[in-house]
Amino acid sequence: MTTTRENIIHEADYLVRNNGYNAFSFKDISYAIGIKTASIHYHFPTKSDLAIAVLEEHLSILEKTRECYKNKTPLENLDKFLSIYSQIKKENKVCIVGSLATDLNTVDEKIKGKLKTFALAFLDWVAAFLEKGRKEHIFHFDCTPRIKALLIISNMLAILQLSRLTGQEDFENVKKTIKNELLKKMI
Amino acid sequence: MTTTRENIIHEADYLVRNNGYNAFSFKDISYAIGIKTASIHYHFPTKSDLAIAVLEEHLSILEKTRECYKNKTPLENLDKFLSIYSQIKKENKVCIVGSLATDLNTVDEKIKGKLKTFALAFLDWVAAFLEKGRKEHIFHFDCTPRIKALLIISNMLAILQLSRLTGQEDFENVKKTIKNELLKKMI
DNA sequence: GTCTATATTCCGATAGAC
DNA sequence: GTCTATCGGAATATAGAC
Repeated sequence: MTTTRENIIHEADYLVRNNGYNAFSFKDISYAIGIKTASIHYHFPTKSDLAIAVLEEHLSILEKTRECYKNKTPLENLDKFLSIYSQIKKENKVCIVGSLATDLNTVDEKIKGKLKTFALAFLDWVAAFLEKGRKEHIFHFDCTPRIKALLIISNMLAILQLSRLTGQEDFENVKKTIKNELLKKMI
Repeated sequence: MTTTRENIIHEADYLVRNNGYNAFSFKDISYAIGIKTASIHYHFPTKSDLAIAVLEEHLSILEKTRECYKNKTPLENLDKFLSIYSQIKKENKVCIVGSLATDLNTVDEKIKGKLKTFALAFLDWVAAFLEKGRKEHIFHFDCTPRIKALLIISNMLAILQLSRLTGQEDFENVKKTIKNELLKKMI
């Protein structure tokens, strides 16, 4: 069973990542789930409150993923990481960080703070499995795990957006290349 | 001498890359350059017309850069490429592609087309000097020039956004790592 | 919890004077 | 080319009935 509150959050997440924070309205949600805009305000007094709930949902899913994958191999973690973006691509959306980061100067400080928390938690996860993978001689890279994590996160975040302009097949090619480079031994 | 038309385009570009397309208004421009909103409509009948003028300005600058750098070395081209993002970072903005790509589903087809034209022209430039650099044994990479170009463009595009959340110093570190990896011989 | 009704503000755009 | 004045619409948000 999904509650009205959960439906609103789910629809808001869809709209933020499809249209952007400043382009979606309470009316859009109203149409989508069959509820009046005044009723949305009962659950979320302001639009900022709704955005924060969306970000907390993303944080919750991330923490579940980290917990679920903490005893799995670095390669399984990498495949999970890449599959997250494949799923977003399949739905023709962009990721929550990419969507909100471009609107950063127009949102209130609480949203900014939550987004920062999410971005850092995500970065921690990726940096951690990259480091573990290198220690086990599965992954190979020459910089710090943090920088390597930033490099592959920025690749995936941006190719979601770029491949809508340059060609859809670029997404798959970039994804494959990232994995190959990470696994490639440099003699 | 700068005309009113040029002032409007310049301010619109600033606002799009600072606040996003759907967050900026004719009133913002009005305040900034001291002209009434009705006068802006004289130069640009609709908001879409203004966005297209902004994109054509970016295209014009790109073509001038390509022309100016076509006889320079691949390394000089790479440094120019990286310096473009450093300048954007210095001004705490994001690039035009990153800004408009997240709003892509909310803008009209003409804007979409112009943005696609710009993204492909930019990609061509980067892929071309990467390929030339590899032929001259200055750059080293294992994929096609197009994919390598997409990889480093997506790195720079996204680190502009990400480093506002994860830490400003991440921008410089990522930039250095990209250059190092490109110049690094793999024996 | 959800509704109707409304307040308030802001937006893009146009008409017409100067 | 720039102005004043204004239109029509849409946005977030609130009050109060049910």
